[in-house]
This record gives sequence, structure tokens and C-alpha cells, in this order.
Amino acid sequence: MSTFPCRPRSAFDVLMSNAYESRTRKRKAPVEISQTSNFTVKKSDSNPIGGAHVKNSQVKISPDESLVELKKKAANFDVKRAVYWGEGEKVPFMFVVKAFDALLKESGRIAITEIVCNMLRTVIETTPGDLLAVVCLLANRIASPHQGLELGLGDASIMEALAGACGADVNRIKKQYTDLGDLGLVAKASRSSQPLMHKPEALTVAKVFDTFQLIAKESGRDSQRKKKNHIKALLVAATDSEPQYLIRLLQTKLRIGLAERTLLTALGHAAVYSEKHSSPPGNVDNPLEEAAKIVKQVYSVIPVYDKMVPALLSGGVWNLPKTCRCSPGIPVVLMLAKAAKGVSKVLEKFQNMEFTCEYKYDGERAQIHFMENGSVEIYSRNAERNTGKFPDVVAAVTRLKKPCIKSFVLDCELVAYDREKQKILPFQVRTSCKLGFLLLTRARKNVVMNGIKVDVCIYAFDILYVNGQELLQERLDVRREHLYKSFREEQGFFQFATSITSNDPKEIEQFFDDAVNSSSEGLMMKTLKKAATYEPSKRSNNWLKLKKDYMDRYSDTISPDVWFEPTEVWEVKVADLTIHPVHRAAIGIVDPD
DNA sequence: GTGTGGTGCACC
DNA sequence: CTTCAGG
DNA sequence: CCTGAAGGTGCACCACAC
Repeated sequence: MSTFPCRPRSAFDVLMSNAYESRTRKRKAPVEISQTSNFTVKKSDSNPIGGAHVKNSQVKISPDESLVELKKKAANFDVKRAVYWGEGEKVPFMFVVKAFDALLKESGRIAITEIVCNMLRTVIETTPGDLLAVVCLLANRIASPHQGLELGLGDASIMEALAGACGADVNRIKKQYTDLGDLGLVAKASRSSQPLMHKPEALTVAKVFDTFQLIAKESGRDSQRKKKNHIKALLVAATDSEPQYLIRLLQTKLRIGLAERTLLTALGHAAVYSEKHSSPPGNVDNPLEEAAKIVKQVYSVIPVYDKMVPALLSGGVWNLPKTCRCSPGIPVVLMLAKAAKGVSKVLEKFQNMEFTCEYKYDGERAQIHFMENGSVEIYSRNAERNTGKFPDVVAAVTRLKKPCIKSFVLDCELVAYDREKQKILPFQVRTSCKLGFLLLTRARKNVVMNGIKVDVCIYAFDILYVNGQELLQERLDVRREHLYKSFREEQGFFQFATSITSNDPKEIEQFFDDAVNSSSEGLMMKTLKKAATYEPSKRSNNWLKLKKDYMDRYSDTISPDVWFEPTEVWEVKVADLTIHPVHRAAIGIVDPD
């Protein structure tokens, strides 16, 4: 047990305080996510996860021997034979790099999951303070999307940094990249040209992760140069395969066959193996599966590692649904719909179930959060913070929520709207001969109300949270009642998605045509009662989408007489293009109608 | 300061 | 957003 | 079913030149 100058701070304390801070900061503002330095983890009995003490007297294990252990089946895996750093030391970057290499060569998901699970067990049981950084590297994320922290590096900048670090010409690097097809391999093959007085200290996961944070936070004058210098510093200290994965991480192209879902599964499994002080609820017969499910579920509601990882460490996996809860200000991962090819297919899938049909509006998906303190946040489909783009939407929800509504999370589509003609503007609008994207072209930041050229109407179709109450587990018909009674509609500002509840194919076909005629893409068909909860992050069968595109491309009446196999490409020089009003070749490609 | 080009990135 | 290939 | 890649447009941001 280590001593502390003042109150002992556990890894958890540190992580939590930073997690809170990062959540409350504004987009693009500096965010502290992991400060994993200068403290030793305090082990206490209140911490349900953890346990393996690493004795410095232990026989030295090499990274490669450690990897052999990591590849073992979870049941035969022994943390003590995988860990090769001492108590109080940080997880070496080499530890994850070796695992990356192993994962790269492995294609089976079961095996991938086991390797990751073993890695995570090792970290949890020896160096829990580094768990967040390890998880973030495995996920290849430096922050959650809504925190707005990005590296701001593309291949071009990375290649410049690489060239600088190994004293090579950028063009040579570019050429090598083209030849090898992997910038990581180029980095691995390039020897640093920098004469070094001392062998630099081995990279740690924490060091790499913290440097990534620094890179992301650099902005303004000379920021590009500073970013490159950070990269160079890492490359200089990197050995073996480390440069390869540093570069791939910076490119966000890890390509090791480990996607986030698999990582979450492994995290759930690892938590079960490392759980020391609490056991699964009695009714669980497959704890591994159950834990994986919990982690995935919780992460889809709170997709923020710096909230989930500390909660997992402190309260254990079985308490995670209680310790890590949905709240306005943190975007819930959206529920997605599966594509259906025709009304008959939908009826097939929904037989014996009540369902509803809604217009599928053609705009931008948005999740609007209203906090108790009256502030509003708008998140995009990918949980990017969009608030600065839609001050008009912020004003509209604030004005049109019922006075008794103090907080909510709303799922909706933001649609370009012509308030004079009182109709939806098509998502794609013709400007001369080019297709313009009305909403896409709106400025993304600091939009002021007066400057808005294209108005937006909110089409609300779901509510996930209202007045402190989580509605995700409620049926759609119940959620919709909450939605209807929480807002006041106003033409062109805030409307509920047009819907019918019917299982008559004729009626649905008609409704589909109405939708398309009023500039919608088609229909969304959703179960109302049975299998009708909101399933965050799932492309669920509860929601089906029916679009013209999915049905067959041309009408029977004016179908082309002859189709040609494309065999040649002609380049035609023209002054202008006009869409033909009658002939329908390339319909939906050149013009929607 | 202002304009331009390169780069990164998010949207459908 | 879509599509597709490969496992 | 999962993973990874690709496709095309326009805003934001930075570097650089004037």
C-alpha cells in the first residue's frame, strides 16, 4: 500500500472528476479525460474489481511471452503470467501493440474477443488507473463524439510528421504509402534519423493517450506544427511495431478487426472474470453473456467511456445499469431502422403485431436535449454536437414545450421548410444545374438567427426521456402519448410526424404515396406495443423503413425499351444539362422525380 | 487585416 | 446515408 | 451477422502570401 501526501485519491476519484469536467465543457474547449500520471492505485475492499498484485520479485516475463499467455483461452489465462510491469508502473504501450499484432493476424471473433478480454483483465487487476486509456486505444477514440475533441490530423499531416521524424522526404513517404498501402508499415520500416543521446523511455499507454489529447487540443497559430512535434516525439520513442500502430491510431484506421461491439463484449467478459466482491444475480445462467449484454446496453445509452469505465471499476458490472444512467446532456445512441422492400414484406414481418406508419422525413436526424437549467443541446445522427448550427431549433423547442416540461430527450428529423408556401423543401434542391443540399450547406457553427436563409421545421417522432423519467423501456404507444402531451405543435416550427395506424395494404400504399408527394423519402413502420421499446444503437426490426429507392428503380409505363451493358466510357463536353421531363433513364440519380 | 489553397471532416 | 466484399 | 471500405459535397480551420 502506498502513502499519500494528503487524502488518498483513487484512480476512480481522478477519473470521475475528469469525466465530470469533460462533460460540462463546451465543444472544442480543452477537455481533460485522462490524467493517469503521478498516482498509485489505492486498493480497497470497497472496490469490487481488481486483485492481482504484481510482485517486483517475480520472474521477468518478456512482451512476447506475455502475448503467448494472452492468446490462451480465458479459462486457462493467468494474469500473473501476462503482466510484466511492476506494481505502481504504468501499462507499457508495447503491451497493447503486441496484442494489436496478434489481433491483426486473427480473424475469428471468438479468438479476438478472448485476447481483448485477457488484456483487459490484466489491466483491471494490476493497473486499473490505465483501464480508460487502454479501452480508448482499443476503441481508437480520444473522446466521445459529443465532446467534440478531434485529432485534426489527416494522412497529409501525418505523412509530414513521419517524414520529419525519420528525416525523409514527404514525397518518398507518399510513394511508399502508395506502394505498401499502409502508412503504419511505412512508419515501421522507416528508421528514425534523429541521433539520440539517450535511449528514450519506453512508451506507456498513458503517455500515448495523453499525447493524443494534447494533439487534439492544439489549435490556432502554429497548431499544425505543434501537432506534428507531438507525433515526432512519440515516433522517436517508439520501437518494434509501435510506430506502425501509433500511425494507424492517428489515422483512425486501426484495421485489426476489432470493432466497438466486440470491445464491449470483451469488457463485459473481463469484468466477470475480474469481479472479486460481487457475484451475478441468481437468475443469470450465463454470466459472461449477460455481462456483455449489460455493457453493450449501458454503452448504447451512455456512450462515454470516461463515465462507464469508472462506474465499472467502482461498482462492478452487475451494478452498471444503476451506476451509469441516461441523462439529458449525454446523447443516447440512436435507434436505426432496417430497410424493407415493400409493404407486403412489412406486413409479413409485423404479422400479429400492432404497428404504425410515419412519414420518413428527408432532413437531418437530431436528438434534442433539454436540461433542467433550461439549456438545450442538439446532437446529430453520429452524436456530434450540432447546437451551434440550429439556434432556431433551440428557440423553437424552448417556446413550444409545455410549461410543465422541465427536461426531455427528443428524437426527431430537422427538415428544410418554406414557411410562406407552408411546405417542406426537398432535401436536395436544384441550384442551376447542381444539386444543392439545403441543410447541409447551412453554416455549422455560431449560426445567428437573423442570418438564417433556410428555415427548419422539427418533425418529432419519439421521446426518450421526460421530466427525469427514462422512457427507453416504454412501448412506442406510451412514449408517443408522452410526446404528444409534452409539446404544442406549430406549423413550420414544430410538428409531430404524420402517422397512421393501419394494417390495410391499400391504405398504407396510399399513405406511402402521400408521403412521397409531400417531399418525404417514404415511410417508417414501427411496432406499437409488442417488441416496441426504444433500442438504442440497434438497427432494430422494431423499425422498418420503406423508401422508393428500395422498391424497383422505373415505372412500368415509360420503362426503357432496351438496356445496354455499359462497355465504354464517353466524356462529353457540354455547356449545360437539362433534366428530361418525360424520359426516365437515371431517375432518382440525376433527379428524384 | 484579407484572400486563397490545402486539409479534415460530417452529412446524406 | 448507401453499397459491397469477405469472413 | 460483423467489419471495413468507398462514394461526393461544402463548411471550418490553418498556413501562407500579399
